[in-house]
Amino acid sequence: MTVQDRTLHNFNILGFQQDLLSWYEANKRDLPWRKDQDPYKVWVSEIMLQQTKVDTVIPYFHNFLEKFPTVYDLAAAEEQEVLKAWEGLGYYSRARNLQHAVREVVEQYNGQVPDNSKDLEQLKGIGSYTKGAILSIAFNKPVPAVDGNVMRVFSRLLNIDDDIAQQKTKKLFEQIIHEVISHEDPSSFNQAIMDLGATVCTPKSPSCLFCPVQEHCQAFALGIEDKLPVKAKAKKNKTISYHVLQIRNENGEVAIEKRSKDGLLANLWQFPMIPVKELNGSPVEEWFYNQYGLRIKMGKKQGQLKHVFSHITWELEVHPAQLIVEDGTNHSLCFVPVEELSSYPFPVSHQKMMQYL
DNA sequence: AAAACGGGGCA
DNA sequence: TGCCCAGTTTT
Repeated sequence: MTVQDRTLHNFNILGFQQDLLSWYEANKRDLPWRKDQDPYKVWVSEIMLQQTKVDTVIPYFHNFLEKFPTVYDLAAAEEQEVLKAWEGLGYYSRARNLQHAVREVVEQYNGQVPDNSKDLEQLKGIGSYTKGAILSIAFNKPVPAVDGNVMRVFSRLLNIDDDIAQQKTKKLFEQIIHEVISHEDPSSFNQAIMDLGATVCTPKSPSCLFCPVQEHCQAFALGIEDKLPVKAKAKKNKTISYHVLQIRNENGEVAIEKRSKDGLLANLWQFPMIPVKELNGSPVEEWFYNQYGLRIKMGKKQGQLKHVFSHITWELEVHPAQLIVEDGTNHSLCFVPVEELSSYPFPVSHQKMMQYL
């Protein structure tokens, strides 16, 4: 007995496709990346839409395509330019991986986005979902594009209570979509599921009474749409405290530094941050001298803010500081005029601190 | 299999 | 607060 037999034995595939696609044709959302089927635009939009709402993405998409209209423009750009265009969108490795992959497309595929699974999935930042989205939406191939929307919609349609946080559950849904996807119009099919999940089959209070595929839905028939999908609770995040220094030199310029090329907020810029835990009660000035080789005088706290990431929370205390003496040692700080800060990509938390300058 | 990786919006 | 969002990479 296969997985499909367990879940699809009474599912009217052709009827479902017809109800879904006719609803989509009449109700599809007018989105900027749906103007044409340019694989580059589809690609950019799909990367931006990872873990990010449509309304948030739209202005970024317009700006990004204006700055980098083709793969060649993006391939030729400075990474800092790309990060600046991504500033505030989060998950910055998406931007760096996208540019890395686009450069590969220019160099190895003559600037043409691959139209096959094998080449697409080896590009940085393209996983199972994005591969399927590009192949189906841009190239009209019947390939599953399974995301949270799809798992929610089909967990309800077929009354599947497997934990959608598990990786193997995603594979189950990919097998299911492989069976039910329209071969006449796979592009519309995948986009229709996305629209349905975003506007009707929502996480909370789904609009089942207006659902075009209500008659195909086991969860609605059983009145358990609120119980699905099943998802394991995420573990809660930890808090880390920092003192953040806005250091001025004798010219009134402010000290910033580039973050590590790896890990959290990679390659973005920030005001120097001192982990309170590393201080062990010693003065900030001393810790700072040991770390940077520069003498500073720290001022009174100007403000504090909390910034919540998906896995950690920053508690930030903002202090002004004055550079006492430049001793010639190498350090990682750049002193820049306040007016020039806007040309560097900053995390949102540090953008918020600029009000204290 | 689990953790790392942003930020905003909503009940 | 906790959960969700058109996920992928690293450990």
